[in-house]
Amino acid sequence: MSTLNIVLGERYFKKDPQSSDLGRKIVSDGIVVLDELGFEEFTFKKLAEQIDSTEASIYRYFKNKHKFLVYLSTYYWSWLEYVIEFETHHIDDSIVKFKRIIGIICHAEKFPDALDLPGVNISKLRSVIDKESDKTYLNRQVDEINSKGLFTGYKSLCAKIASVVEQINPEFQYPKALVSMIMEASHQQVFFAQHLPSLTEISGINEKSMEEQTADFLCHTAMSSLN
Amino acid sequence: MSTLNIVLGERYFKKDPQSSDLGRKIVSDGIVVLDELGFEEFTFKKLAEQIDSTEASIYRYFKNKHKFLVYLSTYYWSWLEYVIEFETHHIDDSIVKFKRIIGIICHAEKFPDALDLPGVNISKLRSVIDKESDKTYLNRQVDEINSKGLFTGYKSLCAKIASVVEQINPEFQYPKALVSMIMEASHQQVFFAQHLPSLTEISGINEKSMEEQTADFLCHTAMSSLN
DNA sequence: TTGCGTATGATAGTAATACTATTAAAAAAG
DNA sequence: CTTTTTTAATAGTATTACTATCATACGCAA
Repeated sequence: MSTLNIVLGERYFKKDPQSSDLGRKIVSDGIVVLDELGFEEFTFKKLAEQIDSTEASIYRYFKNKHKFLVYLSTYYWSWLEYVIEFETHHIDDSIVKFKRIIGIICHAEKFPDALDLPGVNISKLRSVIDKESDKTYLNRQVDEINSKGLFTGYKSLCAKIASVVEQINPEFQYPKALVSMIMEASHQQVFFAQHLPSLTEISGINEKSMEEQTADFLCHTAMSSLN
Repeated sequence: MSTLNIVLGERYFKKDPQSSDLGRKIVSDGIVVLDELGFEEFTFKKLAEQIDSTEASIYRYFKNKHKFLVYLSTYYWSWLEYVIEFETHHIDDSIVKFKRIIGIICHAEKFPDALDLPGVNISKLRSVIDKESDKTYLNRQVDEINSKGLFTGYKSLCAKIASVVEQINPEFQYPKALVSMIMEASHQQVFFAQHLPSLTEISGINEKSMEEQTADFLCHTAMSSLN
């Protein structure tokens, strides 16, 4: 496994967390604490205690915890885009490519050549994304945040996948809607399986993993709507 | 239009807001304030100021603002289930029925016989649901809240629709997953159209309304995956 | 009409959150 | 060895999310 260094633009932070030990610790331990406490209970003070630093030090890197979540989400989407590129660039058949992409979306961290991120627990980051990433945009400030370009990571990933959908069926009217629905469903269905199991057939007590089941379901839905 | 009185169980409140003028005002004005401020900015203090009452008085009805959101969401899902029942009980053909249900999910308040709710602005309640309802379960307490039966409104609605899907195609493997995905997409796509338009083809500047476009998209996706 | 329970309002208080600001010490860079 | 940068330590503020107490107003029954 190679190690990948993902660099995000200045708009995502006050000071680049990749530029210092403390910064990298904020990110790596931040993922763990966020996963344990959930976004609402998570505070910079609690994270500071965890890493034996101070609230003020963390505030030097991120304006607030919401921006921290946006940073982590964008980090994840950028990594995912990279993995997809890496795993599918050689595939010519759009249908094969699209199916592979869905597999990656549902379970990127288990892909053979998935690139490692230094110091970051990808499973926990994925778990944070499943539970919290919708909160990046589900708020009053969405338009302001969007106008600053903080959602480009997610939007560019969706656009790339949508272009594959268009190759499969150029007549299809809703490639973007289909892709954003699938992206959302890929973490929602796993969340439902874990917490509201009556809302989905996907289940932990199945021979296939939840991620495989989700990929099956989404592949079926997407492919049939493209025929 | 008839007026419908929706009664929710005791577990949804400390004191039934339907049992007093103040309680009904908390609900009706609460929807408006929640719609304006968003869930994070919304506080009982601000609502109290709006209705010329006090924080303490509102706390007598609801334990906290999250429970208030759960109450409003369940209120909406119960109303929606009622509208669906009212508008589709006479339809025998499962396919026709399912298509109609999708139409209602996307735009219940504009259905000819939609039942009115006393003092409640349904459009604003719908707007709150689009933006905030996911926050009822996207939190650390989801399992505890679920174990108290506070999500039965949503779950029973999804189960009813899933049973129609099963009638259309008893072989289909994912009726519940399909329904929960569609339910989520029905508010997500409208939100995207309004705030992150590059994620969807659904748009306000189209001859058809956003709700109609969403219904078209979801109908197409759902029906093709059932064939 | 008196009294009694219920509903609301008024007021106060607390612990935690989400920050900002200042200063000092330590580490790294020139 | 000095300067700059980085971090830690400390303090402080406004707001949030509550809980608690007490007074008052009401509708109603004896």
